Amino acid sequence: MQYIQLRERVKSAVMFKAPVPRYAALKTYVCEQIEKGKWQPNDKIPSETSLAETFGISRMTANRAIRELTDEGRLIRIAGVGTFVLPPKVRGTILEIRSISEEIIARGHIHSSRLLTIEKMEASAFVARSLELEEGAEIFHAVFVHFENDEPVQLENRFVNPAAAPDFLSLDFTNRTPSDYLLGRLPVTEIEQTIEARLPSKQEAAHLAIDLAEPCLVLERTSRTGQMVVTHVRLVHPGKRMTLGGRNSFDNTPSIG
Amino acid sequence: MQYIQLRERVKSAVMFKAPVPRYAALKTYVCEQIEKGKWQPNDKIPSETSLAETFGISRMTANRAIRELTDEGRLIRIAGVGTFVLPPKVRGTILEIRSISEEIIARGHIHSSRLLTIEKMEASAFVARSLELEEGAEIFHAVFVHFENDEPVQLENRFVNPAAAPDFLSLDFTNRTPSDYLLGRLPVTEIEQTIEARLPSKQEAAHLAIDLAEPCLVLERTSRTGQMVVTHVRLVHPGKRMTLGGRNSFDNTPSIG
DNA sequence: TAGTGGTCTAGACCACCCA
DNA sequence: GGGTGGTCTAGACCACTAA
Repeated sequence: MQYIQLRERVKSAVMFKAPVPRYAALKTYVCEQIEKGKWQPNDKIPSETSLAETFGISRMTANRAIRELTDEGRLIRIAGVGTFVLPPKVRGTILEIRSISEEIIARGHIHSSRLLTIEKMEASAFVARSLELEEGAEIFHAVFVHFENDEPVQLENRFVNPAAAPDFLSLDFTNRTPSDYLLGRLPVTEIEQTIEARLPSKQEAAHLAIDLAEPCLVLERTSRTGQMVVTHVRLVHPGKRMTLGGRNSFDNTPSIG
Repeated sequence: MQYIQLRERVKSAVMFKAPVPRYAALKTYVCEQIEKGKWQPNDKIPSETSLAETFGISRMTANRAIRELTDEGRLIRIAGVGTFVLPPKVRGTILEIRSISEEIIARGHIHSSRLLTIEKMEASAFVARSLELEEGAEIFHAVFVHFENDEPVQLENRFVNPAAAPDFLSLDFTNRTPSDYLLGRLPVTEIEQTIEARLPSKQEAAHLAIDLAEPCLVLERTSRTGQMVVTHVRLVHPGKRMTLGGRNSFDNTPSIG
């Protein structure tokens, strides 16, 4: 078996260095050709068979390398035709928004929250539309204020579909945010959200202890599990005290969005 | 070869239905066990060998199924120990932000932009820090206003690292936004951004034709290609006229962030 | 030592596409 | 019909872990 011999030869050559799997080596090689511009976007690259031959590896191994690059969005394969270099993905810029408690803790500060309201109510037109229920349907509603070192930084106005969390009203939210609870209970498969800047309502200003002229960052998010809307939340942040931030790498996998 | 016979049997049984690859069938099976709660988070699942036997498939095929589920973040494998169900990932919520022109066109409106300034300048302390250059280093600076149906909706204040785009000053931005140009030229591998709500400066208000008391959504983004900071941009949106939105599915691949 | 995953091979059959 | 990718097999050697 040629493979064993080669493996041994490599081993002794590089001495105790971690051996790079052959499919990984091929992946690296292909990426290099693309990055060097040797293989341009939309170019056809050598076939599996040909790559396997020139690298002295089996077709299955070459297949794995190429398949993984395909899964990673760098190549596209068409059976019966060939494999082609995919143009770099033009993708929307992505902002990752951490949960409020994570965000605050990451800053080295103390997070706490106060439950202002928790109730069963009839869905208003707006809420009904968000939760995809009939107007007047029974829903759960909760309002929290989140504090960073005793300073209010987020007003959380949450509407919950009772079908998704029948026991919502009887939960203890002293040690767990509703978001944590809902996420742990149901796998959210889709979110839809918007961010806007606006002035606070009188009530919002009062709860956040800010001026009526203080611009606020308002995030509205609808979360779905499969077809069902689980919850809709409105998060109001005083502009002075809160900035949403994020950092994203695009090294490997694309996908999402 | 048993495989051939089976394949044929299946074919005749289901008639011309698309045949499901055996690794895919195993993936489905494993996911079902997890979703049904039969296999709980942190449970050990049967070994490759065992799965291959009970499904009557080869170990390589079982390996592909399990490996893909591992890549998708549903399982974790430890060589010499076993394969385990991974708890559902707690991930930060993600907001996808489309480019301004895409966003506007998607709304069925007309996008246009006006170049206000394009110049070579010395980096201020803030800009130098953003671009990771020395204070006073030579950089490029451009200011655009973007319009949606002739109404200003975004003020783009962009700082460019000359090392990344030496020809930036001589480009024609009538048909292409600087963002399109830079993204097409260099593969951005990392971004860091923040969103905040604040009042506009006098200048910003003038360019956007808004009141000084109108809250604005301000997005600051630093883009890197490898180690080098390519560009830093500040995007100011009048709160009245602009909302950033996004929709994300989390069906398959996790990753990113 | 027995079991696990990690990797690899040298074949194979298939559907598909293009000339 | 010859080339392409898509899938599958029945073995194999390895490093690692746990009993």
